[in-house]
Amino acid sequence: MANIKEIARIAGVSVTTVSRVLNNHPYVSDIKRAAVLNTIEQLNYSRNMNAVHLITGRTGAIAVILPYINLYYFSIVMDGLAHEALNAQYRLILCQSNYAAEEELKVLEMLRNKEIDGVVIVSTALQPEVIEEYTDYGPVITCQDSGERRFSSVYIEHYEAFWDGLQYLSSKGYRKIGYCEGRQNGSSASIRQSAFRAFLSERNLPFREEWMVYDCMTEEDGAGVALSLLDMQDRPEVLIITGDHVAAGLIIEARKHGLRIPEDLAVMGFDNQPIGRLLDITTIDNHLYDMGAAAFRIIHEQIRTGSRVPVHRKLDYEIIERGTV
Amino acid sequence: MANIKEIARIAGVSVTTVSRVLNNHPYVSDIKRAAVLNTIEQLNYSRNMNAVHLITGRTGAIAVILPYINLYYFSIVMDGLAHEALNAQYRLILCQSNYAAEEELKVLEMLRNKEIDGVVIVSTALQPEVIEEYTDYGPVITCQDSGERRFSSVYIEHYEAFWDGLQYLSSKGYRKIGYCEGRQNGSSASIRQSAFRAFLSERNLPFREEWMVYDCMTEEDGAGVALSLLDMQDRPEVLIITGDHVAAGLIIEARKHGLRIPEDLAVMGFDNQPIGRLLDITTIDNHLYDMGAAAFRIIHEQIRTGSRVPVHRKLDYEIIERGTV
DNA sequence: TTGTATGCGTTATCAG
DNA sequence: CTGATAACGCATACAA
Repeated sequence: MANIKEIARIAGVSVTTVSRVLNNHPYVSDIKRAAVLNTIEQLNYSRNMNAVHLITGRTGAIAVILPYINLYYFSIVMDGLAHEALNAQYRLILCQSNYAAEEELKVLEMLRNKEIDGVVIVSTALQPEVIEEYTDYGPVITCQDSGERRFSSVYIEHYEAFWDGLQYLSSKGYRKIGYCEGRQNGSSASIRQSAFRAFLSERNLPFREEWMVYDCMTEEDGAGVALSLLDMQDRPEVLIITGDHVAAGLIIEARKHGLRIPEDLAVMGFDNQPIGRLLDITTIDNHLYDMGAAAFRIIHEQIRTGSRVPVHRKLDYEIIERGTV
Repeated sequence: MANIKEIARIAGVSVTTVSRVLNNHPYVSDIKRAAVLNTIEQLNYSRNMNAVHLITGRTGAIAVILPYINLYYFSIVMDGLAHEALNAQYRLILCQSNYAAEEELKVLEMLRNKEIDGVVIVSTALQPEVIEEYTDYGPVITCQDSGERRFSSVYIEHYEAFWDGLQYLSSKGYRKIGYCEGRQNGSSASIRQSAFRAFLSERNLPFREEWMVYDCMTEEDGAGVALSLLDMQDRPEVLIITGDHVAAGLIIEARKHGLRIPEDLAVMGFDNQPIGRLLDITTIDNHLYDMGAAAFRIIHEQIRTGSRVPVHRKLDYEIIERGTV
């Protein structure tokens, strides 16, 4: 495979000139530029980017850590990231970690090894303290509120969003509110849960452990909740459920058994997924695409400018009023 | 940042010895190994992988080209790829191309530039002839049947799968069969379409252009089809629909208007998505996860062995009998 | 078992 | 505008 030296020799110039042509530098005479371009064409030359990466210390790649790419939440964030990356001519390295901290750590090691220019973390397996140990090696951004850290973050206030959602339910006259949460290992789950408890207590609304469901992650889990509600003596009037697909499972199963939504049971979702629109589910849109896009823009800016000052960006959410409340 | 030379100097050994320790080579005395490991620890040393990539000519990364990461089809294939990549300690570079051939070409250029060891194509924007121009630079695999090419492929026979699906419908006594296709730019769409036409003609079943729907990609599109069916004088008895989410949209909307499924209108889906299971949709599972996993294993093997002999692997599909037919 | 010397392919530096 | 030469950090052939 031809290299820059050979191009220089054949074109009758120095390697420096070839390099200048390759990088569109000024100060190359048209005649020499043409000669270089010509031999490049003739030899079907292509740059070995690894040499470029070595000497420049940059790779033009950013790694993304997320647990499962085929879950709605993550695939939408990834969509936002990928869209911006395409614009910025940046490459995205995907690490599907299954929440394995050890795998996520390997990605941070890649940052240390200069294989990548930055890391976007859309997972919760790593402690903030661990992440901070790598901030010297390049910019890192997480997609949740990690407080004042040496890395950046972009997030929505889950506490606030959940509180607002509950307020909305309350304003509709509901008093008996149940709660359906997904995976428990995320910090946002516990934040939402505390918002839930605080709200009930502030408003003097009844809290019942039977109205709380945890680790409810799939459509089928939602359907299971519907079944368990059927037998319940004292049912909640409304359920707030993280993940519209779970809400969808619940609604479909509930209707199958004659439960009217929202008359017999109201439902408020979370995520604003396509299935939610289809089933006319009232939900909270947490702007996942924007989150991914913002994360990329922030980290890209930090790489570009070399700034190590962490940026913390809070995003909006939005209650989507539809028919299940 | 410390480098191998400095480690050698401080540990009192040669750079070769340091390199041997780094790569777990034999023929290093325990005492020197310990000394090296010790200074590595002390200086918080980490390898510059770009130098390794440069000298070895390998990067340990494979690029994946797909149009949209947040569509079920692609996210599942990606899941299979990512799972295997994690096992093999390989990195995956995601290019979300939006079907832009020019972007996909850039990825093939990366192969030429030695930035990656191979390319997995789960898109259809590039012509096979174009892809073949890059097979000298490293292994490439596509996730559709491209015939006898200089690159590998893993695929299901869409013609056969669709034919079998139609046969199944036929065996259930349906004669008036409609067809609902997604994005038209994929070659698999036209293959399925020709299977559809051939089947009807062979069985002497009626073909009606009003029963054909194209570019039907979202849940809402499915719902739209349901509405248009309501007004139709002579409705099909059954609809075969690519994409369970589209089928779901159709079913939900149809039921809203009093259409009974499958009595008034039967539905057969494609993809076997979670929503399909929830709504009890009869469907064809095209084993997308396996496709991703197989694609990775094949290309990884080719990278490992250096073999340039293309592999063509046909995968199974499976009719999932449920309640909408 | 160890070390010396060379090369990987490029960009950066600096002198002209 | 141009070019010679020094980095970049590592792996490896070869010699010892």
